[in-house]
Amino acid sequence: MSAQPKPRYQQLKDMIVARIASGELRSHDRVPSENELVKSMNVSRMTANRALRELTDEGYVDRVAGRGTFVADFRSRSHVLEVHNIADEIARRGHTHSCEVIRHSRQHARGEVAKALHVEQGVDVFHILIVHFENAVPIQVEDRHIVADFAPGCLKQDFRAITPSAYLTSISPLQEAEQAVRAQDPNAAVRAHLQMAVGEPCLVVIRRTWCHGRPVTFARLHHPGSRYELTGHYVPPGTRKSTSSDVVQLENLQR
Amino acid sequence: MSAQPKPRYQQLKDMIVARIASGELRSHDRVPSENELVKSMNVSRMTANRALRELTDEGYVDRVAGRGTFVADFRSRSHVLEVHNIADEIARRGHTHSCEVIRHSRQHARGEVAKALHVEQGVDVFHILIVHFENAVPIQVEDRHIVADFAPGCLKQDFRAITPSAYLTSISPLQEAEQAVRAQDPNAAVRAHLQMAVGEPCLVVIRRTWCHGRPVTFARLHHPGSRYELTGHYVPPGTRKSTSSDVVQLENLQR
DNA sequence: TGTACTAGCCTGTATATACAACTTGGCGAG
DNA sequence: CTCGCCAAGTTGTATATACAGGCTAGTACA
Repeated sequence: MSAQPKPRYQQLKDMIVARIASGELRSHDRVPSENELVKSMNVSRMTANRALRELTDEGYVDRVAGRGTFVADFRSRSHVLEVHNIADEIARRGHTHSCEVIRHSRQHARGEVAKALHVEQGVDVFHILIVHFENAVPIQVEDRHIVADFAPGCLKQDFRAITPSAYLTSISPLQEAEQAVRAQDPNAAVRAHLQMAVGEPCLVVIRRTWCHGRPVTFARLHHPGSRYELTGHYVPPGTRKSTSSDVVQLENLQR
Repeated sequence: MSAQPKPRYQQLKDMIVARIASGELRSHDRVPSENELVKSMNVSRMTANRALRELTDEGYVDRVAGRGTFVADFRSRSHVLEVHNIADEIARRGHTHSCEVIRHSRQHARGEVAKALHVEQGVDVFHILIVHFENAVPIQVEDRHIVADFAPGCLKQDFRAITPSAYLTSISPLQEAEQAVRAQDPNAAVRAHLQMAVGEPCLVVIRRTWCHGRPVTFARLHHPGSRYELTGHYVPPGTRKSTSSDVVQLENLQR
């Protein structure tokens, strides 16, 4: 590949990320300390420090002076990816989440789903169809396909207790995500699930997520336009104090 | 505030960011080199190196070995903020952008606009209403208010040549942004501007942008649901090569 | 038994030093 | 005049060293 080798701090980072990605190091596991890396990898402490410090900035690990360095919780990683878990989102608003599992089965991938997941026609996938409620009001229809190889225990999961999103982030870090947001009229089934008036539009989020360079899940999330909006707050990296807490609501959605 | 002083590398970063924010250092200006900081700030070169390296990671400056360190282009900063310029977006698709300026005037802020911009009722703001076309097809109605103090030369701008978004990023770095995305039915005026069928929903983006801790502009962007979608691609920080280039289209919007 | 202290490990920061690679400008040889 | 080379300045990386401060476990003492 490249004539000259990667810098040593980058080699250290790659090595540690690889051990996390492979599953050898899991969330909250202890990562070798700087002094251990000095001995085992034959580098200076400053080099080990740079590697671990950059991994901290990138959200891979957490460091506590006096205790050590630990693999970060995948859930906080997924927040970086702007991939939200609907149950957490509702809980953050102080409301109660519930859901109804409409479908939860193993299928053969066809057409659009096979293409989106980069698999051949007929490959095994799980199909999950769930309606999510916020304070008993339907707010999202989640239509999700998961590559079967990636989540062997999927059929045994109780998705009334843990959302598919939370389940997926718990079994491995989601490393890459792609999403599209559209305004569309719903079909009859979605409109019925969401108890929407005729003519009311849907906010549709279509999301694909990768792990280890391969597509893992493909989700189509329909939301009632009158009861749901996507929000985001962007601050420059390196800003210590986010002002997100004192942001006022732009305007009331239900006016 | 805090009993113990900030670390020296952080003081260096704060000092340089302050000089950029104040306008003393503008895009492409040269930032003091590591050795100059060593002498003037009385720190070691490694400390100066850490400050400048972190500012590079955070997008404030660009460094070139052998040449020096330079203030980054604000346009690349705004990309970090996920604030897109519709003209660039269209150009990236290889299409041609044009627009029609419907309104471009000075007004007194009222109601929702005054509240969103954190100003008193009656304070001077500029109001801009523009329809953007992609290959002569209307694709966005931009309804934007700008705090007058922030952009004194606004009325002299020709927004057919440069979009308001590009104009704003050219006069100062946009440091913070907040946005909401909704699916809504358009009112008659928006529907006419976008040449939309009756019953077709709009994808609405409502965006507020800050500079130096104060709201500067408030924009409501309406897009025809059948002809526009928002897309995003998220990779973990620290990933060297983004795979965004070889991402396949999820599916054709016009099916 | 319970409390206080301390030794040892850990991270966080800061410095001095060194070498490699890159860029630019100037100088000298042809 | 032009080409090539070299010196100076710059970033990028790596090391050795030092001290401050947080955390924990074990030990000594009451």
